[in-house]
Amino acid sequence: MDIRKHLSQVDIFNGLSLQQLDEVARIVSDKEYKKGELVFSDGDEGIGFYIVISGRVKVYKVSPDGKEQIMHIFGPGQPFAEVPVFEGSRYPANAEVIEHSRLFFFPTKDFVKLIHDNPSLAMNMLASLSQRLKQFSHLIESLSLKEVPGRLASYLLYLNDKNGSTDEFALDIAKSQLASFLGTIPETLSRIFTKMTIKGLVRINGPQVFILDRTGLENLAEGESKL
Amino acid sequence: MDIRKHLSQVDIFNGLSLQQLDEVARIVSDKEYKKGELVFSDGDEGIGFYIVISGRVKVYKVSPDGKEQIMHIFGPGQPFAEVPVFEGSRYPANAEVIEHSRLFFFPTKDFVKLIHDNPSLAMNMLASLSQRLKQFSHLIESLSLKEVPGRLASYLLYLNDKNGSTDEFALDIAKSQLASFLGTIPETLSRIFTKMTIKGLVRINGPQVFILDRTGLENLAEGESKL
DNA sequence: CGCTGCGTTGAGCTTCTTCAACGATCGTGG
DNA sequence: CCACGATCGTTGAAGAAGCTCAACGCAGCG
Repeated sequence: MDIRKHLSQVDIFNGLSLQQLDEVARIVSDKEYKKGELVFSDGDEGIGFYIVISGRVKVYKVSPDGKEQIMHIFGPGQPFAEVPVFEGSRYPANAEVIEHSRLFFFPTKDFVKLIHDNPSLAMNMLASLSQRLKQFSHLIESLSLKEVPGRLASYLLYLNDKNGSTDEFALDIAKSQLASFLGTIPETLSRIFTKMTIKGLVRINGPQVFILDRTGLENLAEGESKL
Repeated sequence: MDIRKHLSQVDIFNGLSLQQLDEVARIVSDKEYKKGELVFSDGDEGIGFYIVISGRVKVYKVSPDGKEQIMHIFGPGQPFAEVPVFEGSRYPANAEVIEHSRLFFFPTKDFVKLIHDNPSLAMNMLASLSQRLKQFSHLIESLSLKEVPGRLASYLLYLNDKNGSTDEFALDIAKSQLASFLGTIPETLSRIFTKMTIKGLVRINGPQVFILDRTGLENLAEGESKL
């Protein structure tokens, strides 16, 4: 059926037989969310995890005074909120859908059984968590060791590499969300974009970004120059 | 033998039979490190992971201009550097022994085999990685959403809870290391300790800490008050 | 047409870092 | 045993980076 087709395109189910995919498909709940809807909140009982089929989901923390730190933005094919599945506790952050999305939900109990008699599924899951850890360690490094211009430069270069060969691309999230992801606020981000433009590093037009001086951005990202 | 005895006290080997522990013991390299020795460096080929048997190891990143961010400090019973095992790449940080230590080393290839036919070992490993992810998400939250006094207050409360029932305990790492863990520098940390003392929240005597006003510290940690 | 959300800009201020100097402690070698 | 240097921690003064608060432009949409 349709569900199995989607599952077969998800990394963590790589290498599973059709029969095994069917077993997985049997435990899935197929869910739709509208833009802005909460999937779960920080502290909720963790009863399972999700995979994004279409759309996008942001996972974030909020400080007492309302500032928001985006930990991760997940797109199609990516699992999220696996932590409580294996660690048996509550969701450690909030998850909100930032565009109309379709998610598959996997209940903890059923999924743990599957993993138990499916070594390659277990290995895939270990690989997925490890990758997540690596991304987190980059984020930590970025937050504590780089200034905001450096973080932004890294992000722009990353987006550019991901988007193929040209030096032009569109931001994949709103600038205010980008600010939150970079651990800063929209005002600061805006000022840095302006400075980068003045220095001739980039040209900005709404969500469109043109990289004019890649080397300059790389120096910024490495902390070898300032704005 | 001796190795098996140590393994039996490590969380990720919980629930393994004596026979299975022997299989694990067979692939272990037993290693000793002197204080200050590097276990591996950022970017090294990841050929296996480690478990601390005795002593302590800090895992950290360094910025281009030399500032250091400690990601984690591992003590007896804790595995570290599992990421490259499952993600097949390089170590994403540096690891240095901060006191004379004994480590068990597990080569990737051998260990992956063990996991493959040992579902409960796989589950334990998944739980361990998940816990690590949760800790990282706390660190990220802390770095981006709290000011330094709040981070320090959290850390002191955490240490105090860990150390039993009294309001007196010793810092488990040097203050300069603590500064690095909190994402700041020794000067700033020192000033904050002074302010906390003036406000009557704590009393500091070298590495000894006396908590005088737990509620005050909690308010700081929650961002509900300032120094 | 006006509302609402997003982005930008300016002024002032807070927090933290930098740089420099100094005190204390500890281990080592004379 | 003392002296010395090294490491660690503390303190002060000055400066940089980023945040807060406030105002405003602009676009999309009911």
